[in-house]
Amino acid sequence: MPSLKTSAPDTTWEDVRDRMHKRGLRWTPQRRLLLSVLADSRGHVTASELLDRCRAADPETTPSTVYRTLDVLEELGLVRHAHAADGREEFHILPETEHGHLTCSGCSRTWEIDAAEARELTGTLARRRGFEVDLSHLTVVGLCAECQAGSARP
Amino acid sequence: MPSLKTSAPDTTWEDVRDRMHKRGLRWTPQRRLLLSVLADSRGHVTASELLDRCRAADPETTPSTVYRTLDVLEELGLVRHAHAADGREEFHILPETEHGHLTCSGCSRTWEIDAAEARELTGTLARRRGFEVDLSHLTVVGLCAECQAGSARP
DNA sequence: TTAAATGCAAAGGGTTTGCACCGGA
DNA sequence: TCCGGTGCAAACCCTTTGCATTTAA
Repeated sequence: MPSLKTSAPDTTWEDVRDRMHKRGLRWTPQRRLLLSVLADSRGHVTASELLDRCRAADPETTPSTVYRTLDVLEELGLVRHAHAADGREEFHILPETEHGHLTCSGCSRTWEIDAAEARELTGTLARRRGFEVDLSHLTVVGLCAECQAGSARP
Repeated sequence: MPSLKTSAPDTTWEDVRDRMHKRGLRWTPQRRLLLSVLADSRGHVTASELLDRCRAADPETTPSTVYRTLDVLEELGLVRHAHAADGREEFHILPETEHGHLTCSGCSRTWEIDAAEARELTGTLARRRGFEVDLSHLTVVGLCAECQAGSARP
């Protein structure tokens, strides 16, 4: 039986259902479907990708339900959103190690920036400005080593 | 007579017009208008803000012309775009010191990250990954010192 | 029973496109 | 003259909203 993530702060479907119940929210087939799609989506996905995947599983899926459910899940702290290099909304599935993204504007590949690496980046901002960076919302754009070398294009 | 920026790599309207001519592009009233709007817009503005400002000056202004002209100007290297914290396109007017942005998700205020400050951020990625960060495209989201202290809200 | 959630359909916003016409060079 | 640019209108994509209906609890 799938869990949102098998790691540490272990969150199963039942946990989610219970959390919802505690808040007076309801456990519906549509929400169960979205959750299972999320469980199969490691990393980050855009809202419309999630919509597509839900439709693949159940063609009856409607956009409003997906978007509204994503809002609910974000309030519950089960997902977080950021903005990809092209500005579109992108969801991170939690619990997941918080990380940022690196996107190459040449080849469009992306890499993750983990907390350790990010500390070096964001430490400055923390020290100098007392600014606490939301790593999971961070997308850094630029040119990767390969694209600098060759003259690769998208 | 306004210039795009009064500083070092001095770019005047005439320069722009000549650059366009050299590329077989044309100097039109609409382009002149957008350029003058840009000249009055220090820092960064979204495309639709620019459209609004053009309309304020000339109600006849059409979206397609503005968007197409922005593309042209970006190709010419006169503006660059990034994505703001909400994911919308945001243009930087050049020549301008390259900088990134810091946005507080609590109070929505923004600050600039200049090249010097950014060096510590981007140096790490350069050294470890050979990744060349596009600073002008960088938006960092998080909580400012004040919002961490109080519990300020948007 | 009853408030929450859904589905639909429509609106919304920002941006892009196709095409006939206009007008710089 | 001629090709680039414009304006218009419509299309687009993703997302949000209002409202009547369904449904989990």
